[in-house]
Amino acid sequence: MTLSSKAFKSRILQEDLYSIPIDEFFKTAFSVDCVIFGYHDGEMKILLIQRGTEPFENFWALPGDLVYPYEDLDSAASRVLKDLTSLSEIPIRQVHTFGKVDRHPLGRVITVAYLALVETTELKPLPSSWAKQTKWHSLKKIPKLAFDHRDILDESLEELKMMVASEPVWSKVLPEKFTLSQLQRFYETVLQKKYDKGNFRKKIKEMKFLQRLDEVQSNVSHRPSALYTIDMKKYNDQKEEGFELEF
Amino acid sequence: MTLSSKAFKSRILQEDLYSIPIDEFFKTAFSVDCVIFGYHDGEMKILLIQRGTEPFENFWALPGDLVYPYEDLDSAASRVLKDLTSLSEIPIRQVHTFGKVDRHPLGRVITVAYLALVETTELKPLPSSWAKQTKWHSLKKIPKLAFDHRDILDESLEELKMMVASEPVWSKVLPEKFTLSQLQRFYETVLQKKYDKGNFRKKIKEMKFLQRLDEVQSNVSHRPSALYTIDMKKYNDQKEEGFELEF
DNA sequence: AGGACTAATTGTATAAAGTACAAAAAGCCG
DNA sequence: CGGCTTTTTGTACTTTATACAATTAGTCCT
Repeated sequence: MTLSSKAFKSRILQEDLYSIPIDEFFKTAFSVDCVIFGYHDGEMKILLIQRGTEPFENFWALPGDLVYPYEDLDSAASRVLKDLTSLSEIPIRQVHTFGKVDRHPLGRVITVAYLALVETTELKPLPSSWAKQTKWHSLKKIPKLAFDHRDILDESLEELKMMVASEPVWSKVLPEKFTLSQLQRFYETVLQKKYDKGNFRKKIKEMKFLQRLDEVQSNVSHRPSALYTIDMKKYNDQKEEGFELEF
Repeated sequence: MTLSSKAFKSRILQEDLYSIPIDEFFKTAFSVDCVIFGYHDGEMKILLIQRGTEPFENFWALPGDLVYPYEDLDSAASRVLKDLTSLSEIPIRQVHTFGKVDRHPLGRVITVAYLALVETTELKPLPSSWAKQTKWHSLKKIPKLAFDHRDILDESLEELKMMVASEPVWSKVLPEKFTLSQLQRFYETVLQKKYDKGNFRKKIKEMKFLQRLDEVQSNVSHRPSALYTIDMKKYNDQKEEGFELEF
């Protein structure tokens, strides 16, 4: 920011047609909330924190934080994710911004929701005064959440369902080399739907970037499955032209 | 807001793990920007204002404004739309929030983009010091825009294309009673694609809420077309179960 | 009134995609 | 080696999509 706060305010606010005291505009706080989905072995979970302070003390809530003055929105979301899971390099996706005047009982807080999908990992204890604990919760049994976080969660889940049709979001939660059955299990978990094995394979063949390896599984007591990876070059090609499967 | 500004800040900011001066958090300004698409007769336009002040003086830009302290985000967007077009009761849709630190040269301004589709109407002169004029611009010839407004426009257009697959967004831009050819023209305009007449009809039959009337066009020098409307009851039914056509 | 003209509407034949289901293949295990 | 299990391929059938042609129903013109 190159101007003083005062100068900045007066420039920004010249657009104000009404006569609200200038300082009123700067009582709004700005946060990000992260919907962190954790996948492992056909189980979808979500990372929640238990609040240690009012309002909503002891309620479970989505992890989030204020956005720092010199921090991009996306960076803020990445930071929250990393603080909790120690994971970086995870793609995050903006979902929606929630800005109802009364969504926070103590004042005006506008929050931008982000979504990430990671492997359900061990969590390191959270060194924080404002959260008593963090925990993975099964998507099927979500407790009552603080604020409007339930709405945020629901909308994020819808977004995730849409994303799997056009992006290999599973690349971070499946092993580097995976089988098509693992992939199918992932889709069945996210979309809550069963698929025919043969037909599922036909469909995903449209993802040209699925690279079949010469390797197969070992130490399984049945016919071993071929292993696949993502061919990044082919993926980028196909992303350019845009693709979208129907599930 | 029930607490004083000072108390509010101290409560909100107890979540701050770092030690940034509290006031820094309240130098962020908050705006909405509206991408107002105007449709008429196979022509898609967009409403732009010409800025009358620095920064980007004389540049064309999306209409927008700061969000008032006691105003919901959605309401702010509706207000901007109404001030410019005198139209209310128009559905608006949040698209994305743009929050890069440097997107505004004078300071930190986070903006939430909204999209609306209206009939290209007469505009009343804009009584404002900060905008020299407002004008409909053809989508095919967009001037250089201020800030990151070009990105906002592009993303909104993508969103509009997705929306027409699952919502009768055209209900506000076609006459109350419309022909299927008018409807087809709308889709061809938005999606920039030609469709076969017969096949288009088969496809949109999946929208069960398209109600054929007994009326037909008159005063056309060819076979008159049947007129259709939206059966709101059937629409609500179908919306519940969710539907999505492929175009 | 009758034919020309135009776009609406319906239909049909073909190709492509989706679905259900079954047979064959390939490892491990006893 | 035969039994077990899951992978993998294939096939017959149904549904949907596409291209294109035939028919219909108004106005306009002579």
